[in-house]
Amino acid sequence: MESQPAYQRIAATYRTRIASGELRAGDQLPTEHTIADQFGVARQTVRTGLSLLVTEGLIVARRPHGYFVRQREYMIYRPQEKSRPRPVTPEMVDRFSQQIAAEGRVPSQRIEVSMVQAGPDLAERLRVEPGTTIVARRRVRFINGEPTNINDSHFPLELVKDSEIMSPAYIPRGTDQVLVDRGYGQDRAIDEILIRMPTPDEIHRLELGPGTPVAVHYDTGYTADGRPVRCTVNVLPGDRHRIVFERSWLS
Amino acid sequence: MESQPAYQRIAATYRTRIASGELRAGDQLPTEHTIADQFGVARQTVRTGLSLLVTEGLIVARRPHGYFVRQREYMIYRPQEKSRPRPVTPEMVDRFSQQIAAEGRVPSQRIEVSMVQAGPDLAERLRVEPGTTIVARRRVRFINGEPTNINDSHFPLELVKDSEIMSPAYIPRGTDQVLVDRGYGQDRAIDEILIRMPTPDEIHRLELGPGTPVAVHYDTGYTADGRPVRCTVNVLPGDRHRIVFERSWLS
DNA sequence: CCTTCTATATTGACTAGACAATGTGTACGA
DNA sequence: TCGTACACATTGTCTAGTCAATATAGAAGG
Repeated sequence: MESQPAYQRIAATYRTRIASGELRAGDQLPTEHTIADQFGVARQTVRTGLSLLVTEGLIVARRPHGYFVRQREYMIYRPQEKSRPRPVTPEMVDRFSQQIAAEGRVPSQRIEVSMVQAGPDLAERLRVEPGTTIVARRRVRFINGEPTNINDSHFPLELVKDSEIMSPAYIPRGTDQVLVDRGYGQDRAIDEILIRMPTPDEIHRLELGPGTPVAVHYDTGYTADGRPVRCTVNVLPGDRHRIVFERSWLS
Repeated sequence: MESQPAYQRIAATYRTRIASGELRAGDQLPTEHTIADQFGVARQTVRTGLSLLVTEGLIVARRPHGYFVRQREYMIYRPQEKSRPRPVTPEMVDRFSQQIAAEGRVPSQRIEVSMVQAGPDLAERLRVEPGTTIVARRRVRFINGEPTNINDSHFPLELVKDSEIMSPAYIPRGTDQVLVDRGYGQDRAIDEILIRMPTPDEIHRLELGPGTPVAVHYDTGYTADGRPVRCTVNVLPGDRHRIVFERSWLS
């Protein structure tokens, strides 16, 4: 009989109750003090156990009310949809806004344009020297006022200098169309997805709770002759997204 | 001046030292006791701070040696490659083995076949009633003896009854070819990726360290007339994989 | 030389407290 | 009536210890 540490038994108890549906999203757990009495341990031991569930993303602590079972609402993220042409309706312009509006939720976004020095990850993908100045068009997108994902597009400076991309305003026809107009239309993209825990900066921008992993989606667009002209970094909180794409048996 | 809790200052200190490269993969941190003395706090406070970095996946504790900066080695995961036909070379049969062998590492796998009752996630994807008996062909794949990912394929029972799929042996021509032979060739697939923290079962099967998120990749294959015939669940530890796929501007 | 035991340093688990921070509701005062 | 102040319950931070578990190095013994 393998005996588990007390804090793991406590975590397992409530993990099971949540998985079984006995405790549902929004329900409150007993207080630390109550659990400590029930299990006959110190309050600190209960905290250690519950902190496991917090980092697993199962519960949240709301001081001074108690612990509550977390609820998750997934938004569907389709990297492939981007490849399709935009509809011309002016108020239905952005893929992100489109999808959200279709679900009856209220989208918004905050745009910020800056010149930054390419870090090693962007430099490699845009095929420039690390440290080269590039243009970053950084967006945080919101649903119903809550930050939902980060969408930072990066361009080589000489491609977008003096274009609308440099202004932090919404571009109705889309940044890709701006590149087409300047002779840098994209016809291929490579997607990369990394999974990791967020950086403190990302936690701040996305108002992430503890125990929320993120997917980082690098989307690099190439012209027909193979030149990278755009590298978009999407940061998707794991508790708010489901990534979906489709495949056909071609070759 | 916002004053931070001591444990957060400690975490931030070492997070910075790791990010800046001052501490590199494999390096040892000072002991809890040493850090406690340096910061003038109790050992428990240091533990709280370092536990943050552990759940962020930055460091690992190796008792009784100390804390070490973690190293990560990414394996590239390409969901799209599956759509291509297999090469006929008999010793180069499995897509997973192929890729690993090409990198000069040693692949192996453990196969286990069982009949299970479909949970809600699989039932929905295979379009059967929850609780229906289906066939699960569960694999854990290893590189150099270390578990690397989980690859559980599920099939409706009537499609694979009395076929080789029911035996826990390696199938040289591939399970998809077995389905083709029985008249259920696939020509389309839908991929879904979820990001979350692993379940205790997954932690055990994959020998995951704390603070490692996983990507769960549902890959559902359909016949030409739209019937789902296979649902594969890949569990990819975030610290060992990079998901890559490619897109062309078609429509 | 090889094996076996033991000491040691380190993290892991846990206790029994203290005081701080923070929303909520209630009682009180203008 | 309307706000203000305060009490309260709860989680957050922290202390100063105890004892357990464990891998390694070195000592002891054959």
